[in-house]
Amino acid sequence: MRVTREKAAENRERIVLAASRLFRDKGFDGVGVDAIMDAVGLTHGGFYRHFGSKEALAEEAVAQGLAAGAERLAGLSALDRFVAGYLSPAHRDDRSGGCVVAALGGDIARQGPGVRHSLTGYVRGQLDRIAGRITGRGEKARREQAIATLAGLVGALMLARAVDDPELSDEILEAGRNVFGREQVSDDEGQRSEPLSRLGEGQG
Amino acid sequence: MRVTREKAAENRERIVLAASRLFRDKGFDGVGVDAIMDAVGLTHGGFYRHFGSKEALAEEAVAQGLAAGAERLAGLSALDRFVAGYLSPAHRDDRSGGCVVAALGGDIARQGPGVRHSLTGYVRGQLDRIAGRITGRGEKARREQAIATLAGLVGALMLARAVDDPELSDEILEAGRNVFGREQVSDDEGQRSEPLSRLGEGQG
DNA sequence: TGTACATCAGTGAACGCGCGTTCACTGATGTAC
DNA sequence: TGTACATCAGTGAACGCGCGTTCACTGATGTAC
Repeated sequence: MRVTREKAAENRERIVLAASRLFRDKGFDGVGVDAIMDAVGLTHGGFYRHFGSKEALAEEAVAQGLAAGAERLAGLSALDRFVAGYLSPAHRDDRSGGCVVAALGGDIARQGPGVRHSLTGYVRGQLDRIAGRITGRGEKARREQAIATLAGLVGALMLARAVDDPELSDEILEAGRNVFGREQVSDDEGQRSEPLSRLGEGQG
Repeated sequence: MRVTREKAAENRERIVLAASRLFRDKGFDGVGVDAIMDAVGLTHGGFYRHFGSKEALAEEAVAQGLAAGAERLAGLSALDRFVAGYLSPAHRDDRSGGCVVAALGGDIARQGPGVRHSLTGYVRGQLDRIAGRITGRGEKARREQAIATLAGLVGALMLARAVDDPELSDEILEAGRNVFGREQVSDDEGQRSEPLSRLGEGQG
């Protein structure tokens, strides 16, 4: 049953893609090696010709998903368009094909060093890309706003997916789009922060 | 080996608390019934005198953790103090005792209806509490800002935990504190939003 | 170009372990009188 | 209050299933001549 080198390479790639989608949908522990191989149309025994372990596959699958997410932002020059897509009902309803961070969330922090390192690179890249699309005053303010935007996007998508009330879910997405989608031009951020930069003096 | 009714009730409570912490630390699938009972000093066989299944315990454990989180915000009248605590290195480093949403994140959306319903109630409550501590112009603007703040807090904590570079992690927390901690007095939010309320017209 | 042999991607059965759950049993607690 | 019995929280062994991994095997591909 040996197959062509090219066919084998293609199979390997298809395994990574299927795993990437299945992990996002059901979580790392929610998908077995056999389910992944099934999805590709192979039997589970052959899995170990391609990967040393399920964890090794998880590393590649996460890296693949993160790269796809980075490309999605890199391909758009306007930040608000990215935000609108990220916080769309379509993205919320497509966990398999969507943002890896929002889908696997807290589990990533529990994964091995490889996965966490991929994620760190992804975060750095997205922050740069977002900051580059913000027309804020100072560099520091743009950077802060980029971090807040990335965090807000991930958090809003996660909440919109976790909540069991469709109306509340839609409301979360819309609020996220409104607040984070317009930050790209919030060039008063730097000014606004000055009189309030010392925390701990809030109302009441 | 029968124990007092009170002792049994206390044991039950301790099981929920231990499970709540362990689940947050290692995820739902990362902790077995035996590990939970071990943590309480009992043997795993007795578990089913208290709970119908591991999933039933998960529901209670999540509800318990969410209630604790809600109380933490309810006890503070100043939002920036809550934000400073939420996005503190101490909270980042204490997954077991910290925010359930940030710890279990995407997994919650994959849990049963009970867990998701608890979470929905929690989100509603936190949004009300946050909105009540924002002195923005209109009610709609306060509500939007509350949603963005809750999402930003959860997302920032998750990212700070997932990233493998301590400096970047600290930077994420600090940026989150700066941006979300001062939103309580951003009463220009409503004004700022008007000229930019139509999305899709961003720069380049 | 053709032939003989080695390689190795994929198959499917099997292994071993962990984990959720069950169960017979224990003995202290709770209750009926 | 005291006694006899029922209850039931907790114990520890066992079950059964799923899942990650291994392995002998197959047969088409790749290679050496």
